[in-house]
Amino acid sequence: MLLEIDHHSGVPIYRQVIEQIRQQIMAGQLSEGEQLMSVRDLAAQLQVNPMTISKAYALLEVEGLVERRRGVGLFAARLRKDKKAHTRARLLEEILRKAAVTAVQLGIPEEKAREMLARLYRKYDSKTRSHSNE
Amino acid sequence: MLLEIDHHSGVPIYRQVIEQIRQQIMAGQLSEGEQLMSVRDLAAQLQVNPMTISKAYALLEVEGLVERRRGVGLFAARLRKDKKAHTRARLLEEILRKAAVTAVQLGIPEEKAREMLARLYRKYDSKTRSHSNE
DNA sequence: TATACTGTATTAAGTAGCTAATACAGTAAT
DNA sequence: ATTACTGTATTAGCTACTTAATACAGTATA
Repeated sequence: MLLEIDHHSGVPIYRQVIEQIRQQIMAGQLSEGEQLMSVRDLAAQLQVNPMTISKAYALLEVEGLVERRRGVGLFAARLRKDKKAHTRARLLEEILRKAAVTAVQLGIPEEKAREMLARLYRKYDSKTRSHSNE
Repeated sequence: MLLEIDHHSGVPIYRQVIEQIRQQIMAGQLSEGEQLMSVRDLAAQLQVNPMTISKAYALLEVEGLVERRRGVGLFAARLRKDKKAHTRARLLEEILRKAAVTAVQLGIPEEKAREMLARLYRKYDSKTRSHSNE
């Protein structure tokens, strides 16, 4: 498990941890039931206080993505496939909702909004496939 | 000019002011060149410190939506129509970009993302037209 | 110049959120 | 029981942000 923290991004550390682990789970890079790094080990690797990691783990558990077992460790939750798809859809929907509200408020037609989304999607999709455009 | 502030939303007052005035300008409810309420009058109406309003006005000027003239007042900027369209598009694009990144990261296909956006757009569009669904 | 409006720079106080230090609590194996 | 790991509750400090108080500065008009 590899994580990178940008201390100058303004995004809180615990959120960066959450986002990266969430993505690794949703993308299948972390197998279900697999044990994650301990709070202290990850804290040491990231040069950060253990409580910061603990906080991230706690919120990931609320999301249903991991299970914490005190004294044992932290494990990627065993999600059924449909649950996984559902979670993915929910994450995307949160953001698309904001976009839809904005588009309607600004009077931008649906067709135009869809075209913009399509263009941006292809842009980032190709970046991802070519695999290292930080 | 009618503004409403929700003191319990967690959204800073000056941001609520910015968003509402921006929307009124973009939606054409404020004519170009029209004078807006003075810092002190609006502050009194909203029961808020004048500097809070001044801060909102200052940021709106940075966006190019208004012009401040010390000693005279604040005026809705005279935007060319294409500039207006451009500004609108930029506002929406900021949000759609985040959505596109998320969709790609989660492996959600473009077609599905577009459908979700379309569904949400129609939902809020109809709410807006029917006009009062808080 | 006097007045009565405009907006604003500076400063300080309050608040919320993030991070860290410490001490504590659960589990497993010896 | 001891050891060596797990995670965690509490507390406190720090920082960034928001808001406000005050005093100041520009403009128009009489």
